[in-house]
Amino acid sequence: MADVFKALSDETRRLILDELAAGDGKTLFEICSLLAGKHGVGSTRQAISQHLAVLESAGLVTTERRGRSKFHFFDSEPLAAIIRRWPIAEKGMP
Amino acid sequence: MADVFKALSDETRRLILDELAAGDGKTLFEICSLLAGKHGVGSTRQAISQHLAVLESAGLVTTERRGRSKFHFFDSEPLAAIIRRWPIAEKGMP
DNA sequence: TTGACATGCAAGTGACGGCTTGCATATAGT
DNA sequence: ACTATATGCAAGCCGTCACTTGCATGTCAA
Repeated sequence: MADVFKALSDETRRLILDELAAGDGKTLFEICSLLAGKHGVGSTRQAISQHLAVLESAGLVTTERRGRSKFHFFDSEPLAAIIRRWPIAEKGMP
Repeated sequence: MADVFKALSDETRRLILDELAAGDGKTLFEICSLLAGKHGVGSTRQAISQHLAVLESAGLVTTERRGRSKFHFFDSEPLAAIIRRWPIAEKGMP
């Protein structure tokens, strides 16, 4: 569980999760392009690769190799574990 | 939103949240005792105080002064913001 | 007021994290 | 085989973070 929060404590990694949640099966280069274009992230490809590795070892991202490409998928199960640990108070609706 | 994950990326702070979620309105010394007793946390009082400050500035903990004591309360709203950002997949039940 | 209790502030240290740089590996196409 | 494509590995730099130490502030009771 520690890995999940460590992974999510970085803004770039949260943006990556946003992109994967908006449409799975993206490759490393696609993510680099999306981050640079839509969010102005200027990191290099290696930096993004390391971010993806962190997300994967936290269980937030699963991967699948096809040929020379590696596709990344968002997995929400670790987030479900969070809301299982601490109760979420109901929003009062008057 | 960044502050929330930064705050939760530390194990001691997560344990503090556990204690507050299990029963609100605890004081600094109470939390120190609980962490030392139940979880074997050997940090000093000042360390715990700094942790509480981080949790408070992240919105996960609210405080209320009464006399010379300061009581801490768990607030789950930032966690609700997390599950609003990323969709949680339904558990498959065949 | 004096003393004991509960918390706050600030500087210094050691370690971890994110980023870059450079090279290496593997696959697809011609 | 050769080249371009797509990713992987490793070392190094620099900033941030958690923790400690020491002193200061504020509050209640006698």
